[in-house]
Amino acid sequence: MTGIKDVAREVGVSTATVSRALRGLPRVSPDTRERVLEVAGRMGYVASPHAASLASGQTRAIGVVVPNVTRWFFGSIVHGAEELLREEGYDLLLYSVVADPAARKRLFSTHLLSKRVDAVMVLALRPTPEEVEALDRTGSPTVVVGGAVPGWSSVRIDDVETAATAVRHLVGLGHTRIAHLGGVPDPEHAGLGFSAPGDRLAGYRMAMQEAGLPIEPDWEVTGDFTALGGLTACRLLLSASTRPTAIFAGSDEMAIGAAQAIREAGLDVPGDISVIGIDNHELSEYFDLTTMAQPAPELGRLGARMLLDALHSETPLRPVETIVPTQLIVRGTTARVG
Amino acid sequence: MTGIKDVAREVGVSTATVSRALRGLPRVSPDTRERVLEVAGRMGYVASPHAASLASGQTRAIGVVVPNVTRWFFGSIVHGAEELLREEGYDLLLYSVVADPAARKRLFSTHLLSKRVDAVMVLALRPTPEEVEALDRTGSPTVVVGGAVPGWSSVRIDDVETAATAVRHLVGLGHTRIAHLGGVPDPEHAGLGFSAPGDRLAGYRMAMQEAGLPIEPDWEVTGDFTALGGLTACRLLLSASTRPTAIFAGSDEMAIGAAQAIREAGLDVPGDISVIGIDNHELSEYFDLTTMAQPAPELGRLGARMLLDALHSETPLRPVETIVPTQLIVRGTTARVG
DNA sequence: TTGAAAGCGGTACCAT
DNA sequence: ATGGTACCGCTTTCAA
Repeated sequence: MTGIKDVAREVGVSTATVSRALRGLPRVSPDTRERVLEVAGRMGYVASPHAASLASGQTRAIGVVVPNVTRWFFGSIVHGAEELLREEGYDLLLYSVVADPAARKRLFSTHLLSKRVDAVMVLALRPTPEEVEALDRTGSPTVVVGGAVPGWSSVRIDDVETAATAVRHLVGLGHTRIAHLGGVPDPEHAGLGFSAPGDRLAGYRMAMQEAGLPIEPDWEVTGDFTALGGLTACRLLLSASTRPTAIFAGSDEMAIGAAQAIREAGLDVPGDISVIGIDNHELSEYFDLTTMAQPAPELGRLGARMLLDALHSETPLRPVETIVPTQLIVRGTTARVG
Repeated sequence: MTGIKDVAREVGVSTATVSRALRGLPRVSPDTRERVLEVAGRMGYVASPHAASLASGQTRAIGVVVPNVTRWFFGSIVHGAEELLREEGYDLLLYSVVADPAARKRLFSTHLLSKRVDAVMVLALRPTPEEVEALDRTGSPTVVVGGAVPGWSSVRIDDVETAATAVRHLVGLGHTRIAHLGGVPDPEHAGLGFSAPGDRLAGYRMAMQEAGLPIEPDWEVTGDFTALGGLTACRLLLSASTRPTAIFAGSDEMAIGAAQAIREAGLDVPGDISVIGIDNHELSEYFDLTTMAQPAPELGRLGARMLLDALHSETPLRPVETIVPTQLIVRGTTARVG
């Protein structure tokens, strides 16, 4: 494996000069730089990231803590973040966080994360106060994507407002009997601490109140963010004494499940019941689902950008809460109340 | 940040002893080891992975090269691999490979990967001969999951046989007019080099021939592995002069799209046309889709296990091709031909 | 503009 | 069983 010394010897300069030349630092004559670049290229030299990390104190790696990459939302964020980070020459280390408290503690509180990455991106879940403190102590920039932590930067949609907009769309179509199919994370992730489900419920209630509409306890059901969960929950909803004429689901996958339950009951979507979701999931266009679109890959890119900015800044940046706008996409599952 | 010297000083031993004690090496008295462990724990000491890498030559990190984490299959493999690697104390570095040849070359052929990770897991895509050679030269163990490369270890299903089994299921139900909805990767990944689509097509043809059934060129259409692609392709299929009575789709998402196209045309699934897919995608149960299940997370775990075994072995292991069995799951989208 | 040399924080060999 | 110490491969003063 060719090292910096080999290149230095070949060019006839010191390793210091090679290092400077390769990293584009000043104080290298154009002529020298060119020769170094040429030789390094020819020899296929790439600096050892570990040696560089040790010497410089920078790892050029970002840790991404994710509940589950197989979920569309998380996978998309990771994808967006990876794209940007790769461009900027940063590595992405993936950490799946599991419900097991011991493993979780090991991840956050020991230096598992801190000595290995320059900054940390946490997806959706809410770290406990101890975890926040542990990460803060390391001094690494942190950002939450798809959630919020007091004192940390975050990139997310306004869950309350987005939910309210969805409900207002239904209200605008004349609906008065509107149910909420909310999300409770699946058992594997219960207790991980997500904030979106609660916020979306709050937005639902806010918009209902705003419109002077009644909130029936029977009309607040929960799925587990999956189509199957939405299906099951919606069956329950349809067996209630008075049926809603519209359903606001906290995610597209649940909305897809809800639509299925409705059809299964011999009813029409949107003829008998309108359905709206949140996400603009890959499959939503295909299902002709009305939804509140959130740009997941963009959230990932923005989060990564904030971390890089923080890393390149001389002074520590103040936490910034970036709210990314969502967009109502009207498709075929919502209609004026019959 | 507390270092090994701090611990050594506190315990009153040398850094060498601390290092040995912490890593569970022999030649440390039980008493000393206990004291070291106690102090290290109390001080919250964790060795710097970079310093350790530099000194030991091992990074304790695995690079995973993935086309796109947002696809169910890839996300699931990554998830499975991450789980196992984390348990074993290995980090997972995620590399999205894009179609851009320059970026791809940088990834494989420069030492971008090799100096940073101990081993490499490539998902589904087929590296070019130059890329294979470049990785081989580094001496890092490599494994392909969901594909195969001559001379490399791999973990995958038998795509030919799995496709044939799916077709045989249809044949067993009395179908004779069977179409294939094959996969051509979406434009973003065209040219990345996947082998599954071709193998599944071959399996389809093999089983058809075996059953003495005709292969109509019109009945071999391609989607792009998405529901929308399957929908579009299937519409085409239905407009052909003679309609098939069954469709074998190369992925569940395409199968879901196909089913939709069929219903859209006023036909019944499986009454008029049966549909079978491959994957057992998260949504398949929900869609009551008959499918050939492949255990994606398990593939990831197996791949990771092979890499770890190779790393822990004294002598280089011979390449092993692990074929994971698939399973026919009969649900509601296939039926005896009317 | 360039070079010499002292680290960075561990690991591993060789003594003891 | 333990300690001393030369590295690992690069970055970063400081001097020239």
